[in-house]
Parts: sequence; C-alpha cells; structure tokens
Amino acid sequence: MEIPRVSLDQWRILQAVIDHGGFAQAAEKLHRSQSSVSYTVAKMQEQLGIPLLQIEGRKSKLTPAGEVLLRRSRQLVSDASELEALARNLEQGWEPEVRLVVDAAFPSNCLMVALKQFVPLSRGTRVQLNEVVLSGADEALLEGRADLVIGAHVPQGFLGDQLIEVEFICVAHPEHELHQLDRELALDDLRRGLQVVIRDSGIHLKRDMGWLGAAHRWTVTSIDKAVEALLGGLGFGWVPLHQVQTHIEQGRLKPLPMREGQRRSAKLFMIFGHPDQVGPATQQLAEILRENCCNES
Amino acid sequence: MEIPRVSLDQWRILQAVIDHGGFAQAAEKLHRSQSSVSYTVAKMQEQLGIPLLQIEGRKSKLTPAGEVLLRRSRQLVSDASELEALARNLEQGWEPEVRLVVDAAFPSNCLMVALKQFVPLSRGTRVQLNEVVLSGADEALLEGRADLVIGAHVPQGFLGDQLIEVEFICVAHPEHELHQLDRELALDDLRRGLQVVIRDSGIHLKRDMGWLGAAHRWTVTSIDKAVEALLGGLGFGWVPLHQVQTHIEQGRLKPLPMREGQRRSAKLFMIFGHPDQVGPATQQLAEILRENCCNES
DNA sequence: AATATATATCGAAAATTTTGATATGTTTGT
DNA sequence: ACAAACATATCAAAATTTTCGATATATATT
Repeated sequence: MEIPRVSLDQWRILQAVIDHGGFAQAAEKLHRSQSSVSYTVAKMQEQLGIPLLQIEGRKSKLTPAGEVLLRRSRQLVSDASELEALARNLEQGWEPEVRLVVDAAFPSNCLMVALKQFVPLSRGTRVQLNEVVLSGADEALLEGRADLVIGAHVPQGFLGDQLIEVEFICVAHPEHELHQLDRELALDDLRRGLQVVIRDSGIHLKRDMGWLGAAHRWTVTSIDKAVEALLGGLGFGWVPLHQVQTHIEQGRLKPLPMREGQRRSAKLFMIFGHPDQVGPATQQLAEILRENCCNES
Repeated sequence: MEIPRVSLDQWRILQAVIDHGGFAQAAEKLHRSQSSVSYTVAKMQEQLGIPLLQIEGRKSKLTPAGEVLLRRSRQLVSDASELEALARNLEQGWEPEVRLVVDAAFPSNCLMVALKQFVPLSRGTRVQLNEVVLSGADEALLEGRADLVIGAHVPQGFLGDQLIEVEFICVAHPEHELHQLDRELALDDLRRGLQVVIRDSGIHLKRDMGWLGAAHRWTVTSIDKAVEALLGGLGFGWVPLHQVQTHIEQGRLKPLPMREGQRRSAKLFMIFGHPDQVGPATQQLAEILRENCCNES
C-alpha cells in the first residue's frame, strides 16, 4: 500500500475553493490568506502530478480529473470526520457497533425510516442488520449475537416491550382454485391445497409460520419469496398484511374468504440483548424505532 | 460536517506503532525519531480526547477504543491512497469508472474472479456492474450506457470478440410430469406444459429466451429466479448449464430426455462501448475477462 | 486604456514537527 | 536487591512547512 502524500487538509482546501467560488472566498472562509490557498493547491497538483484546476478566463475551473477526485475526496474527508465522531462516541461509552436483528415480518419501510434517522445522530456507530424469521431472533438473543432484537417472542430471562402488532392475512392469487369455490372456506378446504410456508431461519429450534398440515407445502426462506410465490399463483399462505396491501388493492392477490382465521396477528417485541447494560447507541436506536412505530399505527 | 483534526499521517503513525510493536520500532520504520512518534501519539489522544494506548508493563497496548479506531483508520488511510492512485490513473488517461454490462447467462464465478483480479490493478477505478438479460445488453450499448459489454448479440456498428459459449439445457424437477412419461420427448410434448421463460430486461426491444409457444408460461426476470422456479417443480425451461450443474448432479433437477434441442448454445461476445477510443482501464478489464474465460474452458 | 477581478509568486514571519539528549518507569536476570 | 535492558515521556533547539502581506501577472468589463 502506497502511503498518502496529500493530506486531508489539502483536500479540504480544494473543496472550499470549489464550494465558495474562488481562492479568495475560500481563504476568507478558512481564515487563511489567499496566497496560502494558492500555495496549497499548487502543491497538491505537484504531488499528484495532475492538474486539478485550470484557469478559464480569470476564474479557475475544475479539470475533468479534478472533478472526479474532488467528488471522491469529499467522501474521504467525511469518513475521517466520522472516524473522529466515533472517537467522541467511544469516549462517552458509545458502542462502535449495534447488532440489530429483525424479524422479517417487521415492516421494512418502518425500519428504513428509523435507520435513516439514526445515522446522522450516530456518526461512526454502525448498525449491523440481520433479518431473520421466527426462532432466528431467539437464537440471536440466546447466543449473544444481538444487541437489539425485534422479534415475535421474548425468551426466558429477557425483557421485551411490545412494539407493534403485525397482521397476517391469508391470501392467494385471484384465479387460484380456492377462489373459484366461491363460498366461505373452512380450514379443511385448505388442507387440500398447496400452502406457501415461510421457513424458520433458526438453526436449532424449528417452528414454521402458520403451518397448517396441508397436503402440499412450498417452503421459502423469506417473506419476499413467499409473496413472489403467491403472486405466481402457486398456492395460498399467511403473509403480513403490510407486505401485500398494494397487491391486494391492485387485484394481484385476494384474501381468502375464510370462515375463521383469515387474519392472525403477531405481536412484535423489542428486546435488548444485554438487559442489564444497554449501551447508549443501542438505547438511542431503540428509542427511534419505538417512535417510528407509534407514528405508524 | 465537523472538520477532521487528526491527520492521515497521525493515523498512519498509530498504525505503525501497533504493526511494528512499539514506538522505537515504528520510528525506525518511519525514518523518524522515537520522540517524534511519542509526540504524535500524545497529540492525537489529546485531539481525540480519548486514550488510544495505555502502558501495560513496559509496552503500550491498544485500549478497546483504540482498537476500534485503529481498525477503521486503516480503511481511511487506504481510501486516501486509493484516491491518489486514481489521480495517477487519471494522469495516464485512465477512466475513473468502467461501466460493465453483463448478460445474466455469463458464469458469475468467472466474473467474480475477474473482478477480484482487476481490483488491485486498478486501485481507484471503479467498476459499475449491471446484469441484464438479452436485449438489455444491446440497449446499454446503443444508448452509450456501457463501456464494456458481455452479451449474446453484437449490434450493428459494434465490434465483438467471441468470449465463451454458454450451453443452455432444458431441465425440470425430477418428479415433473414430463419426466413421468418415461420416453423421448418431442417439442410437441412440451407445448402442453408450463414453461419458465426468462424475461428480456430491455425496455424497447423484447425478445424472450427460448420461448416455445407453450400453453402456459411463467416469466421471470433473472436466471436465479428461473432456477428457483424450476427447483420448485413449477415447470420446465432452458437455463445455462453452469448454473444448474450441481442441482443436476444432486438430483434436484433432471435434464429432459428430448429427441432434439435438449441443449442449445449461445455465444457470448465481448463488445466495447466506444470501439474507437477504449480507455486503458476498460482495456485491462477486458483482457482479464478474456484470460479468465480461456482458463475456464 | 482604465479598472475591477482573480490567481501566482516572493521573502519574511509564524507555526509545527522533528530531533538528540536525557528523564522516568518496568521487567529480567543474577 | 541491584544492575542491565527495554520502553515511553519530556525538553529545548533545530529543521521544516505553512502562512502572511505585498506585489506581480493575467483576463474580463466598461
């Protein structure tokens, strides 16, 4: 690995020149003299052996190479800042990383919004996200592989706050044979069909989602795949309502007219991996997740 | 955005202290005095407001925070080097980015090996990879959205080298009804079944892969999905042999015993997006891809 | 041509880093 | 317990780098 010759400060000065429209303006903002800025830029170009700016008229403009390098240098400087932000976090006892394990039934947009909110508050603390199904969450907890879990079950010895209730609905493609019967369905009707079942992602325990004892089953490993299979007219199955809402509205899937059990609901809990000592980053992330879920419902 | 106070040099010196086992050794390697190293480390800790090293016996060891920060700082320094390597590349007329478009039929391991080889030679030049099906490749070429294409067809006005020949084989799940017939199959036998067809990813042109005119078809958007569908026993279809080889060996899929056309082959070509002016990075990547394909066959 | 704007260059001043010498503290071997 | 070996800390002086103010050069505007 070649050692870097151009310093962060040098890149920062180049950025300032572009951002503030000239050497003089950049110098102003940086509380330096104009000649200092000029010196720095000249030196950078010498070190890199490539011109970054070229005089055009009386202003200097970025060369094509300069444009590329500037863009990437912004990332570099921002990474450096993040590193130092992490140092400040660590000083206050922040964790460098939060391991978040989430049951696939949890609405992914909820999760995305929460993570987007968390990032700017946590510069430097990373989130390692792991999507699991059913007992996969329990295992992560029991094996200490998670700091924060959103799961359907609170194992012994852990404390869980209820977060949201996810409704599962039993659907099939509108042209599926079960829809052709054109009457209320009993559970017995279902046993003859092909059920799409979401496979538990746990390794030790094995509990599959709403397994009915139907004659045929097709097991998939994620909710996305399950929905895909249902859209393909492959069978019927219970999936989270929020995941198929639009499909239902647009007629690509249709809830089965069941006498009972068309809907089931699962409570999702928020569980801390180390109930006794929750780090501040984990705490913060948990709070944001909670807020987002309240707004949602 | 907070401005970085700790310089790349400072991080590098911390790294050297750890890598060479002490201030004196680091100083040696860095051609600096031991006191200089000591000064730098002390200053860093002051700037960050957090201890990175602590004396343990007579050696200094990383604190837990130091460990985290060191690990990430290595990435930072390496990014900085990469940025400068990019500058050197640009100076020699290297492109900052190569847009590579690859037909999904191209063996992905081949691609991965080639990219892994390319990365160290191209530090700083990024590869933007786009997987397409059939005419998606043509479109990328015609619209100038690609520098290098691996596709099944060479559009007018472009030059293509043949790269490899990909064999497609017609398979179905071993328990599929077509396998139960237990005799050689004619094309007419197939028309009654459900064919899994890979959908063209092009937007304007539309050519689907080996569409037979079968009674039922299920169209998927990637080869992976097609294989998945076939594994689920959903129908039959032509897919690249290399993608299903292990499935066949392990009995999860079985080639259909066809009188004719069990195998089809498609030639894949390597095509430059701008035949007249091929950048050196593109050139290099193309060479590596070619080499890898030769070794493969 | 005169003026305003923008970057380049120069020598001197200021700030920072490096150095060599030496101090302080820890472990190892006798 | 003591010396030798090892490791980091500190100090003032030296070396290097950066910054500054002034001024030069170049281009566009009027």
